[in-house]
Amino acid sequence: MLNHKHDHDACIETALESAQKICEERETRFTPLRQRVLELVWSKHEPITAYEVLELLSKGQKKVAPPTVYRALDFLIAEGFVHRIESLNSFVGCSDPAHKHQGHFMICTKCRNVTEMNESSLHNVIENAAKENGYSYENSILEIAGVCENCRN
Amino acid sequence: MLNHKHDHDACIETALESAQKICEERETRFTPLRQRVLELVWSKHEPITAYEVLELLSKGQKKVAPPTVYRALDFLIAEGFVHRIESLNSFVGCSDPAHKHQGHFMICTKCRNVTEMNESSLHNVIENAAKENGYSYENSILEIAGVCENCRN
DNA sequence: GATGGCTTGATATTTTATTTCAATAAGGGC
DNA sequence: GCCCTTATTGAAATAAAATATCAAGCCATC
Ligand SMILES: [Zn+2]
Ligand SMILES: [Zn+2]
Ligand SMILES: [Zn+2]
Ligand SMILES: [Zn+2]
Repeated sequence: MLNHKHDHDACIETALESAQKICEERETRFTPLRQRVLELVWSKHEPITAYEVLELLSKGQKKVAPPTVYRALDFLIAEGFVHRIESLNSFVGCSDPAHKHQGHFMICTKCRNVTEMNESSLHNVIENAAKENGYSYENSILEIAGVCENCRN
Repeated sequence: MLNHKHDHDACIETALESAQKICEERETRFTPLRQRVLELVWSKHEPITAYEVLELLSKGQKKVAPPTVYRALDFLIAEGFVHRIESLNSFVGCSDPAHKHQGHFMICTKCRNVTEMNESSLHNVIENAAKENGYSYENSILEIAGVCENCRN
């Protein structure tokens, strides 16, 4: 469940439009398949698995095979429109695709809803921690499990 | 590759001994199978997959099936002797099994060696971040990718 | 309308993990 | 000791997640 009721169709549309725009700027190809997969990822507001996408994608139209979905997801992740949630083998739309970043998430263990954190603060802490341990920083995943405000009430 | 050359056999032995001791305190059963799996996890100083453990375990002695390995790993993780590295689908021995905690790791993208971070500092920051976002805190995974000191030289 | 690069289709396979039920081993009360 | 209960391991099958490989289609440019 979402923290706030909202017009999720509009939510999806916004995500598709900004992806469209970004691809034009970058001159990468936002093909119908990739659009459709992004739409399906956004269709649930919680993380979705590749095989769930596959099933939705195959509904009605011609069936597709796993590589089709994984390739589309690879593209969307590379462009920063989608993040992968490692601890759930699932995918989720990025709330801020204009700025490339790693996904830092909180995951509700009750409703499975995820919240992407604005990394501003944490990012520096994490990057410093890496350096203090002698590592150069490339990227990071942070997945915090807990119970969201909604589910605690 | 390890950051420091060290007597890794002693390293394994220490891990086994402290696991043994902790199990006695907790009155949990550190069976020969679980001992052997822990030993195998420690046998590489980098993360090892369940199926690599399976293969090593089956070497010489009678063959075992995947659930045997996964169940042993589940136990070792529950007791805090082993952590799972989500981004690698792999497992690694915990450097501080006496104190229960989530694994926070740096992973070298060159040599695959991992370093477990003492969470003291980061843990609080992460827990606070969760609370600021309205989540109660249960646990977290942090996996930082970068290049270790050794590999940069 | 041929060429070359990217994208998708199609098939098969690999890798990772779980379900289910049976057999065995350990611990507790008598 | 023996019976009973529970935890652990064995065994077979299957599920879930991801990738490898090669062929076909699309599209821009020459
Ligand atoms: Zn994002
Ligand atoms: Zn919730
Ligand atoms: Zn640890
Ligand atoms: Zn390294």
